[in-house]
Amino acid sequence: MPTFADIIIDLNPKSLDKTFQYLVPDELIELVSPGTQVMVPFGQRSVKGIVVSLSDSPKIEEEKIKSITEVPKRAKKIMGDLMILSAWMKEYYACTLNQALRTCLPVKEKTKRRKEIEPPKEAEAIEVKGEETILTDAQKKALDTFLSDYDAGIRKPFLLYGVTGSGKTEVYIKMIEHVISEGKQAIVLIPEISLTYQTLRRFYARLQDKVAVIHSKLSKGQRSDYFEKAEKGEVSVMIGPRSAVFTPFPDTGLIIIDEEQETSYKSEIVPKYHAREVAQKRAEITGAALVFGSATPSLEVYEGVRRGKNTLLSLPNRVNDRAMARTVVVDMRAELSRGNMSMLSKELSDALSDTLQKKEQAMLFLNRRGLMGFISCRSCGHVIKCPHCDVSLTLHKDKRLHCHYCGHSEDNVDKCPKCGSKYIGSFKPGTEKVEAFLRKKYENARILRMDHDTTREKDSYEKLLSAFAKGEADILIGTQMIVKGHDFPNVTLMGILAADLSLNALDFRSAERTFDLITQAAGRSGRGEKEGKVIIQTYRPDSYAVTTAAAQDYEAFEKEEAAFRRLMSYPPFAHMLLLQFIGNKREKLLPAAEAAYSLIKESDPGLFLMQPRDAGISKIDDEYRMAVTAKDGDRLRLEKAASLISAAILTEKVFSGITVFFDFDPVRGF
DNA sequence: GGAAATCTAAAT
DNA sequence: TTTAGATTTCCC
Repeated sequence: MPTFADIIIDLNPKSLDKTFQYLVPDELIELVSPGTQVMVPFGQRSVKGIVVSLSDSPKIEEEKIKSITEVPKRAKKIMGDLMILSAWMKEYYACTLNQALRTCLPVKEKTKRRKEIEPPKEAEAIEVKGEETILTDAQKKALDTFLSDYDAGIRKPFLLYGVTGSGKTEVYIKMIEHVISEGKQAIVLIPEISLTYQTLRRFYARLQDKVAVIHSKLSKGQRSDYFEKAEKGEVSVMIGPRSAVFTPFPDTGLIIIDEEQETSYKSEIVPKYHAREVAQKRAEITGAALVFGSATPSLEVYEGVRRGKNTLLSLPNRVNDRAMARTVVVDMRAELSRGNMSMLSKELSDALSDTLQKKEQAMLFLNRRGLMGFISCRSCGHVIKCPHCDVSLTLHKDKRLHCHYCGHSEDNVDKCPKCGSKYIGSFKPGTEKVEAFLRKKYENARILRMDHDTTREKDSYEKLLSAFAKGEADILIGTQMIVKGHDFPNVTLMGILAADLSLNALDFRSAERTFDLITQAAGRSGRGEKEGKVIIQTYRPDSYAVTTAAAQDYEAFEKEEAAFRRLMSYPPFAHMLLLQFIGNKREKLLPAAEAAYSLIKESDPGLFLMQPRDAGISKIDDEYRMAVTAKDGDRLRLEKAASLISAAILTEKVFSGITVFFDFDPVRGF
């Protein structure tokens, strides 16, 4: 009896989101099963495809069915649990099955070898090993809870919640050791590799050649080599960014997501998955344990704890009992009224002089994120906001202020509507300006600047950091890239120049991001023997993101933020679906967006749905962009809306020439 | 995604 | 009526 294979063609359009049937030739029958990558004739040419199922009867006229031409020599195969995961992703993120499968199966390509992070030399490893620590009581308790649940087969996700320096890594390693001692494997997701070199060394030292690390400097080919090693069982622990969640281990026993609140876990390309959600699903499929780690947990994970869906493991203190740095909040409005128009408050410039004199180091962090033309008053700190949403309005080319969430717009202002000051406008300071200012003011200080512009060159990132670590500079100025994870023992002063800038970003997560950034920045100061100081300059000293971060009080922040999210029905208290419409003909875009709006409205009249609006950036690369947003507590309802539109795209011709993207629970505006 | 088939309009 | 250009339809 002939064998037929249902195959997903490796091409992207939605119209190909269905299987095509091919005959499996006798000589390939041993090689072909669900998950196998094969070559098939399609139209005029030969394309890759993935077998999703086998059958013994033809579904169309048999004469039309062609044969699989070959199974490539080093063909990839998608393992069972990843096939299930792909099918889930297709529904959950409203992408095509091919897009989901591709995400699980990084393409092998021939590229030049790139830099690898070498495991430490033996001597170094031993030295690190001598670090081998006795667990603190808190660490022991966290580990014991994990182990007893794990051994009992309880598979509720854990949140390992601990301040920086509380020893999360040590707990991770013990968890991993336990899981791999049972012959299973572990995946550790980290936000970005360069941030955690010290942590990596500890993983290498303790787990040695069982570990493989994927990082941004690796080519896709190398990454795929590592995946191969994982599949063959040559390594048991994979450390890497969000894509490492798809590591094809034969028996995944543990998935850890470190710094789970990081937005880099959300993919910005289709399918726009969140590694946290994918990890959770994969753990569910494979029976693996799941651990989220954070010093400032996302509202999503913390709310999970509150609802009893996640188990809290707490590390409340630093391992060495070193105190957190002392924080000072400086009200920049008061500085202005005192006649200080510069970027540095008196407090900060005094502290800088003091630090320089003591031959200690300082870092200055300028938070530039979200600086997209919001309007704020330099006298009273007032920011022009949408009356219907808690987001700031943005100045558009039409000289009006617009809301990106509900479409509201109003006239621009030339004086502050609150205090009448004329010092109101869009606010765009830069690191370069700060650097020039400092060079003038502190002539003898050695200054390094680290931002997008100074790190473009290869290795410049590492060079700048190591120069600063070696004490070759007194002051390091930079954007968010300087605040995460680095450990410079001689830094005793951190100046946060404009703490609230990210509060004015275009989305509802801005307070969370601000709190996280201030907390992380504060954690850079006073990591050595000497006491650290943190100066937080702000125009909004009363905003809860600033006050709670200054007090280093996560719980207080979370309480306020959760109240706001609940009130506004934002995640985690509701889900959002952003429908993005992109096309090169402006006049075709609005009808498409309107058609989608009506279709959804018709099929689910009760769903909260916003009218079509221009995207925040309404044209990129000659493509016009519009958006429709839906919001609901029940994610399934949003998935249904998405699949309704997916189907309509194929049949309704208003959508021809228009690309539609789906983004669930977006992390940034569109 | 790309070739082939079909439709559309405006130039002869 | 022809024909280039634009759009839609297939592809197992």
